[in-house]
Amino acid sequence: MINISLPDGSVRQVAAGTTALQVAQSISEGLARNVLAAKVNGEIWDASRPIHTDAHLLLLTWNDVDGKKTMWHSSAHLMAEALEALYPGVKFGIGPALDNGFYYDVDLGDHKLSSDDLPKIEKKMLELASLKKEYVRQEISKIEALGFFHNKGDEYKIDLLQNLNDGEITLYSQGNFTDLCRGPHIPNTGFVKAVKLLNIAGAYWKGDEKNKQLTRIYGITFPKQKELDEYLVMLEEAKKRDHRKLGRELELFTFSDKVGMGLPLWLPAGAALRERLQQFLQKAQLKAGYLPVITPHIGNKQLYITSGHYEKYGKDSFQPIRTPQEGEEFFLKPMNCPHHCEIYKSKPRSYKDLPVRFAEFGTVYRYEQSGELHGLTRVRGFTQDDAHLFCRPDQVKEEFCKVIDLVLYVFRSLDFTDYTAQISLRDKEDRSKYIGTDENWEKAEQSIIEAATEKGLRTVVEYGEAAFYGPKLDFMVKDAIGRKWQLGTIQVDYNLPERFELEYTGADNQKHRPVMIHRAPFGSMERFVAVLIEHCAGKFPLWLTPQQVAVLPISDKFNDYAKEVLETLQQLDVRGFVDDSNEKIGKKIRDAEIGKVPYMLIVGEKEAADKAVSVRRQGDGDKGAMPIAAFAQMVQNEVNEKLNAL
RNA sequence: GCCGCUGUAGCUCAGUGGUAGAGCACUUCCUUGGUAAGGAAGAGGUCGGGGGUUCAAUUCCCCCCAUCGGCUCCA
Repeated sequence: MINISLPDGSVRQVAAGTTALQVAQSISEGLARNVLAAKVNGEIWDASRPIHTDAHLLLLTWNDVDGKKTMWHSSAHLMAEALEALYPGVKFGIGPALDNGFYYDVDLGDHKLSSDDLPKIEKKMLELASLKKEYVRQEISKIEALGFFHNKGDEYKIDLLQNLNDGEITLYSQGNFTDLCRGPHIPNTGFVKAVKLLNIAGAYWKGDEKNKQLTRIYGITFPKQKELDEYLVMLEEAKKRDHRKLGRELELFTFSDKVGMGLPLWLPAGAALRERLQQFLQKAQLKAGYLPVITPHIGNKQLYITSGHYEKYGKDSFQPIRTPQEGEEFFLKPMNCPHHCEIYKSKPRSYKDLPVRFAEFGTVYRYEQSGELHGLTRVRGFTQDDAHLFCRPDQVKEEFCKVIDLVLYVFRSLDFTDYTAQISLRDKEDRSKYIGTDENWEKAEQSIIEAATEKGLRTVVEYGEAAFYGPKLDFMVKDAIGRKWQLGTIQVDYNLPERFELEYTGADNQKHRPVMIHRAPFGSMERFVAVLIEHCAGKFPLWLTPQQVAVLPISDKFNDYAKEVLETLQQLDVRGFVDDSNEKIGKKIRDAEIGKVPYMLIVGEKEAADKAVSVRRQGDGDKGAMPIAAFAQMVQNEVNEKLNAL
């Protein structure tokens, strides 16, 4: 007999060799029907794999991330089976699960797959799924495995086998399809009730462009058709929210081939929005003791040799510009930190001065490969809401806490309510790739963990994800339709203080090295605005939106009154415009609705007589008439409610 | 940078081996209208760029450029 501990703390005694599925059955038949896989002592297993030792058991269903991933991995096998049925001789690369679905890299020989072929494959997958074939695990020797795939003519699997050791090789089969696979898999194909193959792309074997390019097919599956339908609706919604589309429609930004790819041009409305975001953060930073600094757009090559960035990124940067007479080399600045280090060094520092916090909305330029550019999220020139905090080692935790406060204030003000913090620490095994003393690292890592805990953050710890110069904490937010984005980042850095020989005089009258914290709540203005656009679907919070109010006269007889209304509002810090176009009120309303202006003020004979406005809320319709001042007060209240939450 | 898709008016898109069309937007005029599109007229395109085939290319072929979807990379 073995002991199986369940998450609720209970322990069940079962015969050795009992499977997770059998345990589930002993709990309830309904649960057993929904079990996709199991976590056995923290490792994900097939639900049908016998357990021979005492174990902690967690049953995984569709509600668990790992359950979903197991299903999607199995779906990749299902797709492979369908492909093999439709295109005999097809060879397979790898077919993993993703956060949202799965893909399989395949070599179809001469056959060129197009998106028109996908429905056919989907149909075949559903047909095979309905057979409810079991996924069968089989341990096999390396020799046998090599023989099997040699027979099949699948050179990619043979390539994969080269790096595997005897004793760790398993095959999984379902129906007529057998694949080299570590597993685990769902019990049978019958769980797959809905399939959507999303797109096709080229991908090199093992991601190396020297290798042959395979066809990558992306797909997603669900246990219910309804969930697939919802997912497709979400994809449609995502398309509607695409910041590139909304950016054009709302006239926020544009690109020009003449200016250069990846170099955004901010239009007046977008610039107003961005300025307002900057002012908002600037104000919060001043309150938090930051000192604004300004540095130039270029820096001498020597600066980056000192910082170490030249060695690491020099070849991949925009190439240096030279002074015509002396031939001195300058780089477009790819980050602000080296400049800020030199500001720190501009005078001797005492331990009493620390921390000092230099903040700058600094525009930086980085060479990004042409294929990687994407709207505002991936550009070649962007502005970081950058700041560098220079502090004593004993201040790291407190500074971290303060930065976390600031980041959360930003999130709250912009309605990002769903976020997690990823704590990136050193690789547990290999510490050689990091610089800085063990002692300092230990301290910094502890500081971050304690700060995050103190602030009650929902955290994920990732080992080996730290930068070579220090641990960091990144904020991942979920937007309104459930997509994850990495926004703010806080990083501890031991490298630059070392390289720039930064010092302060301690209470002991000795020289000490400060610790540097890089932080950017937005990350970059460009990327943040892009995420914000998609998060709120272009309907920005009232305090931020470029135009808060559209004043719409019923006819041109009331244009003067409309202008009077606007002037009154502007004096009360409400911003807007008058639509005095020669159109009927219905058209003006429609234009303002499409332009996502939060408030429309309809003014005609009645309003002019009463010195009032008829209020209409975007997306919500008529709110009735009120005096101008009352409306302005309402707007101010709505704005303050959001911004004074700190 | 690599692979694939696409490129026609400001935007969304039709179309053709004989040098182009719609809707919206824009301009002018009529209309003065009460909560999501009033009417009429007009202007607007070297059909991404270059080369080739052809009597003739926006259309067929080649090369570039850019977009999009991926790959690789990301201080």
